Amino acid sequence: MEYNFREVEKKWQAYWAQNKTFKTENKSSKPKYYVLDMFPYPSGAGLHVGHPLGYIASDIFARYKRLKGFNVLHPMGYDSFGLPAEQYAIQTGQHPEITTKTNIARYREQLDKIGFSFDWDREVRTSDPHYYKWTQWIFIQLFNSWYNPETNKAEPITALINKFRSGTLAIDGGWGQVWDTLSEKQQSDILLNYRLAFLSDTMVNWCPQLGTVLANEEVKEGVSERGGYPVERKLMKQWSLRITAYADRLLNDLDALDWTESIKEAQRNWIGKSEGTSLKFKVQSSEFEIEVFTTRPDTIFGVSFVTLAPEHELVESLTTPQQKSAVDEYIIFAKNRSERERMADVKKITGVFTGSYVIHPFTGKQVPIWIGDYVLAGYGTGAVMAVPGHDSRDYAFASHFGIEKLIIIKPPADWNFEKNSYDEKEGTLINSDFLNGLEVKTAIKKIITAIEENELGKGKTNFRLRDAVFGRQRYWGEPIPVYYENGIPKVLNENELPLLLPEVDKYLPTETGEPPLARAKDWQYSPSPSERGQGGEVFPYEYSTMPGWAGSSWYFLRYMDAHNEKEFVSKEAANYWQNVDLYIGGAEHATGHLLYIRFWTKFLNDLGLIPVTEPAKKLINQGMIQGVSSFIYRLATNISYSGKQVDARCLPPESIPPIIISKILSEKLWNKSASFDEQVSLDNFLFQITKKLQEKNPEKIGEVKYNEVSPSYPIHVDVNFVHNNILNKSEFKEFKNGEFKEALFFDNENDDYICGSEVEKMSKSKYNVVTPDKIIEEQGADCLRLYEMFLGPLEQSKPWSTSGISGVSNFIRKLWRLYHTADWNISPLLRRGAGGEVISSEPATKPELKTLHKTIKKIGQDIENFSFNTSVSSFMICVNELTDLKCNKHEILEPLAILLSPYAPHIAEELWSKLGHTESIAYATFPVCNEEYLIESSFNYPISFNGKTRFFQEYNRSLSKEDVEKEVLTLDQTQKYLEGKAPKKVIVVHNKIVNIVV
RNA sequence: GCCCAGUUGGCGGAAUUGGUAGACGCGCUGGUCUCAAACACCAGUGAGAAAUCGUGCCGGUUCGACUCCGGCACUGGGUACCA
Repeated sequence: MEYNFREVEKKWQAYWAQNKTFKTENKSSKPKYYVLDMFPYPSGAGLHVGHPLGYIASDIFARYKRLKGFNVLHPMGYDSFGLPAEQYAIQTGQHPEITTKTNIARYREQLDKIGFSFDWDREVRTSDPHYYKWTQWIFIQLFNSWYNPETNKAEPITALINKFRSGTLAIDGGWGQVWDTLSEKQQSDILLNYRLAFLSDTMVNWCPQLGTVLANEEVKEGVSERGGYPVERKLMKQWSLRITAYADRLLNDLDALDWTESIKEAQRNWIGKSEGTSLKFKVQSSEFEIEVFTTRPDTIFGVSFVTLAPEHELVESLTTPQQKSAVDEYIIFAKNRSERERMADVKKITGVFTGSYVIHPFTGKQVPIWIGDYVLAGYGTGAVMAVPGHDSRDYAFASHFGIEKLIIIKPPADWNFEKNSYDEKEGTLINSDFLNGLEVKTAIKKIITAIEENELGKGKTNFRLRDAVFGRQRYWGEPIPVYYENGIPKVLNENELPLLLPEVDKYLPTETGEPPLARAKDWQYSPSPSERGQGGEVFPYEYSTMPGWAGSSWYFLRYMDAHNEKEFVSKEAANYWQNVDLYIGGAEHATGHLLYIRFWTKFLNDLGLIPVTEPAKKLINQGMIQGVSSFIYRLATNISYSGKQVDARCLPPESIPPIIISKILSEKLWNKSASFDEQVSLDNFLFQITKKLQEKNPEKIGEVKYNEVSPSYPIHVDVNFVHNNILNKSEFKEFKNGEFKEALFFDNENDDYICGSEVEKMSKSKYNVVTPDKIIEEQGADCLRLYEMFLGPLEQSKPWSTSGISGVSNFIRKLWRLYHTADWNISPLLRRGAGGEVISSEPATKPELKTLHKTIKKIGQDIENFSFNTSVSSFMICVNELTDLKCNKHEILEPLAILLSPYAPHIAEELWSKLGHTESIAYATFPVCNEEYLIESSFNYPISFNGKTRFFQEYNRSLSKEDVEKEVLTLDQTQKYLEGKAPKKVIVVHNKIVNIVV
């Protein structure tokens, strides 16, 4: 009987669902283990083969941990707020909720087919009011908190008010003990400077096409991450989260995490801590001072100018009348220069002189003040002391405007200052007064002392990290639970949550440019008499919604207690599950999601709501599975058509069909240096085309010529029409609503059209998305699981290819046969499909036990090390060996089924039941390796000495660890033993020479 | 530019972390079976006639290097005027 995966997989999936095999309780005598996947955004394209990669890995681990006796939490949910559903709503008018529900249903169906061991009773959806109620609740906690630098944690804002009231803390600007005399508006404005969720005028990344602001993390190379639209800088009143308060803790706590070094590095760079000094320069004949931030105070004697950011507050005051028009012009220029333009021409140096000077604090010399947009307003103090000799940016600026360059550190002898500044942080100082002769490091210490003594500034730390913009001018997100009373932002009470997303007639901004929520009827707060006493009053709600990352910043906590209506997570559940033991997801979230989720975790911990300060102990990043796009090459021809030369692309499709040429031909057309032979064949080819077209349309077509400039262009073609790079022409006719129905193919090889191919990110627009459905349908879920693992190391990106899947498919068949064949003596040909279901109860032989225990050891190690790819190999070896040994013994096959169950759960369950078990294999215990079976009897082992390799017999010996340590020979000893004598016996344990008998 | 990761047969990738490089799978070649094909099974498969040579390139440490050290090249990812 051959293995019928369709029947078996269906059967067990139904069994698991019915029996709630993977339901997890919040109490257990077993130790807990939390395995979490980054939950998906349910997109319209469905789950593609890349998604399950991480899910399969985490499922293997979760199942393994269950077999190892852990109480495992392994949940799944959906990050269901987001842009694509809203974009779809704008185009079609369909409510994003409907789109989202449909997509989720499709995702669920696909996930179920793969046989994951998720506890679906704990499913969360970020767009579900039962969930976002608590996202809003956390926002309120953030609003009601401030960061106390003394205790170094978040505290209730009331504690701050008390400090202001009692005068223990001076209100900014040193107003003294006047808190209660201030108006409510004044108090609110002051508190906004402290709240962890706050409203402020911020420079934001505004994306006009999307009609919303974006976080820095959502902007890639000056365009939006989603959609790729240009992004510009704009000043807007915005909700932000004060993540910068946590910068130091986010940085320091990285060290203790078991995350990959590359993710930790990315976060370190993103936080960008830099230690330096603030330093004040007095402006000549004026009251003003310019404060700069520098990490190189040692270069103070090399300062030849000071540069301000165009947005710097002193720009106007410092500009002399003579320079005013030039400066004004420059400020306008800088403002209109969008972020993208600035990125595109980073090398372009722009700036203007203010006309004013500062006094150098140590030399007393005049130093000119310039404005330049290479200085960023948002970083440091928005002003720098320019040292053109030792900073490449200052160097470029000084060179461009002909400003003096001072050399104050001795560079290497061959250094050419005509070309480059000397930026290295090493060397001896020269021309630097009291710093002369000192090394850079010593000089830094000495100058900081001098600066502090003279009260010119002090040591200071800066972070690159910015506060996180939290408002989005979008519909499909969590409403921010805020209303405005006389312009003062106020949050809702807990019992007024959730603030439900209102219905709107359109998902676009209003005509006046307000966010879509402004379209909602009665989008205003009317407090019940119990809340506010009077009643009858109404206050407008906030129009913006939360960003996509809000709901995903705490979801790991909700899984612990998914149905709790009273709390976001109960104390008991949070104390029991602590944090995620293993988190698996893509590395692309390094500076976005993974930073925010750490921030919220720390905040919730500060409030004493959860016991942990980090969301995940261990993080594994699965690699991306790329798609292989296929291309056809369309000829951009000039055809004389009714006597006129026209580009074929401009002609109506019914008169000139698309001409598709081979890749080779396309490359030849582009290649200007084509040889004479090739030219001849090209002319011949064009002649053929002309002929063929004329056959179809004799009176209209004249001569066909190819476009010299761009002879052909590639078009993505749906990979489903392509097999082994050969295009299925009849299927292709339906592509893009029949645009290519009449296409003519010219391929000088034969009738098959060979497509070009390229590895790219899997995406709907590239027509290269491969879903797992087809493989599950044709080969089964276990095959997909094993194959995805077999593809290569989990963390490595790799293009999707099914070329090797037959190996895995064969393995599954061989495995099935192992449990079903009675007579080993019949020919292999007959054995296929023969035999009953006979498992022998005979005791296993030594070689059989060796094969089994070797596999137990290997699989255990592999899972612990996340090298799932080599496990699949080990299973293959194991099954091959057992087949060779004709082993059908219960003693061997039972533990083998358990080993396999994390990888191929369906077939493992089926075999398990054939072995006479009535309970799911999920309740079995992972077998233990007995090392005694693994010891080799003897084999040849080479020892190279004096350039010669000789082979010696290795003799088996059972040695304890202590024995090995005692007997391991040093190199000298080995040499001595071998000198001139042939050893009789060399004893090797685990490839280490432990003894030599001469 | 800076940071991180990587480079092993025709292909995906192994190598117990310094000890027989190429496990396992794909592909390919030959064979068995078949009227034939497919499936399955058996054998072979880094290069070379051989000695030998082979883990991106150059050099070093070592009895011994894919593995460790120094330099370079290329590929992929992240980031960018952060003072």
